[in-house]
Amino acid sequence: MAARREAGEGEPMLVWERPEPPSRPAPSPLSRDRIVRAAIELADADGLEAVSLRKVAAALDAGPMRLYGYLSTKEELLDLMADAVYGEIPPPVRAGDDWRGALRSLAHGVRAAGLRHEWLINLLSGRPNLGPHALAHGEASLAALDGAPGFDHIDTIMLAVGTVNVYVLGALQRQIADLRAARATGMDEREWQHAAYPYLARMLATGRYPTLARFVRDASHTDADTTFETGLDCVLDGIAARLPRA
Amino acid sequence: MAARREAGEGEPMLVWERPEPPSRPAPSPLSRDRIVRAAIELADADGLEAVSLRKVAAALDAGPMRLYGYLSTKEELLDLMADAVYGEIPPPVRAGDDWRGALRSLAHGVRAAGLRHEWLINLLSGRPNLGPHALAHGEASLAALDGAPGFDHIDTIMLAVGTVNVYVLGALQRQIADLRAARATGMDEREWQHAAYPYLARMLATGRYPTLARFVRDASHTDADTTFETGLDCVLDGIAARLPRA
DNA sequence: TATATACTCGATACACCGTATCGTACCGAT
DNA sequence: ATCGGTACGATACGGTGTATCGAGTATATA
Repeated sequence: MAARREAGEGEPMLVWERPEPPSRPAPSPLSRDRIVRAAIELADADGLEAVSLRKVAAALDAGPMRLYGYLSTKEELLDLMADAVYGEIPPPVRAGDDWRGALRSLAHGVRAAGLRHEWLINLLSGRPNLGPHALAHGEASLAALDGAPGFDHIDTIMLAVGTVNVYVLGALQRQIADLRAARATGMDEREWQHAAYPYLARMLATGRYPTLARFVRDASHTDADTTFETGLDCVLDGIAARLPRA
Repeated sequence: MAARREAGEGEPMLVWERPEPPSRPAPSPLSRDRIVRAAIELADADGLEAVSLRKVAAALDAGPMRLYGYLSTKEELLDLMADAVYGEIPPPVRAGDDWRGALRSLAHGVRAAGLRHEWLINLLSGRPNLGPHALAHGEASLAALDGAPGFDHIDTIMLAVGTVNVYVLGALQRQIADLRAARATGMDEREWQHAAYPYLARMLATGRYPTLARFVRDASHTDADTTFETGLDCVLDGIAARLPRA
């Protein structure tokens, strides 16, 4: 937009016709927060692969290298994005003796965040996140179970929280994979309906996967939410079975 | 290696001193399998981000564009890599009435493959894999539980297999994240020991995470294998609780 | 006030990526 | 022997993350 003259072209640009007093064209505070927010907006809109330092910088009216004053690497930006999402998750709490409710709220909080920002699951496959918000979430998770009836030993709490977290992570991964496939259906119907579905039908029709074919035909395809809930109940039941007799 | 003359430099290369009769310097069969194997070797050695079409092609003594005769896109290569790993997993089987054993073998098979090829978990976050080997594995998984005592309804089997799979996926994701962090410790001690550990200690010392600090201090840090096993038992117990009275 | 110095910033550049394009060199048919 | 089709791969393009370093500002000194 700024009709900036290309440098090094034609006559040597005279000093007083500089396009802008470049002293500080727009102070443009810029901060890690603003950068991370811009990156998250980009990722939410166009996926994680659309997050490039150049695009983020452009969204903030800055040059790419400007960001390196606030970040040392792109990985750091990704870590900050993940931690920012952890900051969105309401801390799980326990009401009275309801440890199941506590673990449920933990699970639902993480799941909701993961569905709100589908790229999160891809970031969690990297190194573990130890940002302040992630730590705070971990703190709240443990605290919510601390002292609950039956959870006398620390290891019991670790097992419960760990297993639920692991289940949520896996469920997110699976649902989002399916979701992306379904999205491809909706937006690019040709690709899925003309490629994947007939492909699957053809594969199943070969007779090499008889059990699979029967299951695809006969299973009651419940929606993702209740599938998640049922699996979560499974895990909670398993945890309950490990508790000392109530 | 072929001391090929740079073209367009110096005198015009005379026709009869062409470096090679380029009719077919080395027939170099090349096949999807060979390409996928090379890519997997690269990924195993240097991580998924080291897999570029250029490097894979170079490993096969070919130019980058050569691969496009066998692949339509890099994503396709990644899909093939994932499916190849599924092909390594021994199909889960059931001995007699031991449905727990069947689910255990399913879990261990997937986990072993995921640990053998740490990049696999990053690929599974994408769209669902429907390659022939993946389908065969799904077939075997369902068949292993089909007709087991208590698993009368198809939905019960789906729940069991689905939940176990989801648990394994999540556990893999977590363990590999930790593993990568630990690896950074070993190979690049400076980075972890001088950065992450003091960082964590500092964070815990702030007093903002009292429960977390206590747990980190007091918990018995069991190794990854038994942690996995314990969580898996949890899940299996939960499944058992959903079965009709034996 | 004039000048020297430190420092910050961002334009430029580099190596690498995935892949579209298309001249060319081959093969088979006429 | 000539021609037509085909397939290959060198070249090129637009993108990426980030190292480098010259220019321009602000500060300290004479």
